Amino acid sequence: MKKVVVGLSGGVDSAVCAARLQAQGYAVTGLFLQTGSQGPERAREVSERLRFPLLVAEMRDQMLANVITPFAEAYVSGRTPNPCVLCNPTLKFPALLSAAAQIGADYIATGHYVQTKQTPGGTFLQEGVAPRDQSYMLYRLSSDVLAKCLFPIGTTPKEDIRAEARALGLTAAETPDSMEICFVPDDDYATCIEALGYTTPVGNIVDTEGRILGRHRGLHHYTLGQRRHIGIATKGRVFVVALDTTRNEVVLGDDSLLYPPSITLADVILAPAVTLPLTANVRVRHSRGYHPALVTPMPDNKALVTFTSTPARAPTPGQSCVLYQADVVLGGGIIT
RNA sequence: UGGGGUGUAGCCAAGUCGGUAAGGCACCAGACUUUGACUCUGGCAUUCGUAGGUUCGAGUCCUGCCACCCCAG
Repeated sequence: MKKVVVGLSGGVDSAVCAARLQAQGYAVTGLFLQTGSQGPERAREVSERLRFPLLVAEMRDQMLANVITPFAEAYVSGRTPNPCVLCNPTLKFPALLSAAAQIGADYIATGHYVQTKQTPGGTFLQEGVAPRDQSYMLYRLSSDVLAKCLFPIGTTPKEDIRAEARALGLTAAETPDSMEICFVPDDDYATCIEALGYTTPVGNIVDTEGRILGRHRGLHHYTLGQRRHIGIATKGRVFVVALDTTRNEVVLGDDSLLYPPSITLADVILAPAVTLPLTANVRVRHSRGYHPALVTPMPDNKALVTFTSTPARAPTPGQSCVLYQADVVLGGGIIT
């Protein structure tokens, strides 16, 4: 019997993921990662209901070091980080793999909405069912890791997953979708950052001509493309078009200023046998569309992404740019 | 203290020959969401500097006052 370690959050997706694997004949062991204040109670309910063992891994220190601190540091240096992209390859999946190694399991699994595609050259990440596809969050997983991953719910619509959970009598069936960053309470990331001792000084809000329009509360409160909660009344709609870290200014301007013809990526990773240059559809935000682009290599593991038709709106330093051909992930990098 | 102009919600600003307060921004709530991102939906002046007058009815007409702005050899 094949063994699998399932990342169990206590929510619907991971619960159904475990149930499906059991039904397929796998010997399931659950692993709850204690990354924040949320305890393993819900995960335990699931494991007891489905009758498989549950391991609990204390991850709070690692979470702080690998995810939360970089998150805060990115914000105070004027970038807009994407913690999930970082958490998956540096914390969550390694933890699953080490648990698997410990108990001699061949596979790990999570309730992400993605798929993998085996090829002679290696394992590729593939999109899950729209609109919940989470491949944007997992693009930094290596082929070696993906080769051990099972994503049993990746192609099933969310409604079906919920229905299945109900049929199994799982209380997790009604768990609301997680929509916020897991370690940020009350959806208030700025306060969270400040609670960690990070902050940025107040400064001027200016227009593109440098005219002072008002004061900002610290650069970490703003992101590119933002319109609301700026507190400046103007003739028409204006957006944050730049965060000037050297002058400590938030620059406001027209939406048309948010579409650069090309962007630079750092820390580029590529799927097996993929080489630059290449053409791809790129995503610069989780819930946005695809933009055709030419991706060319640059020194120091960087790449230049040149949009070939409609440029993406507000590609933001710190966010990821993920490269797709059809529904297969070819790689990606961090926007600089 | 001479002449001219302006005064409508936090900001900008429509308001025709008087007929019973557009719109935009900001803000708030909700949907959506990795993001206090974008987007979308809804809310937001019984009241028009102020005191009177004319009128069935005034932000719109008349008068006084107040405030601010501009030009004043």
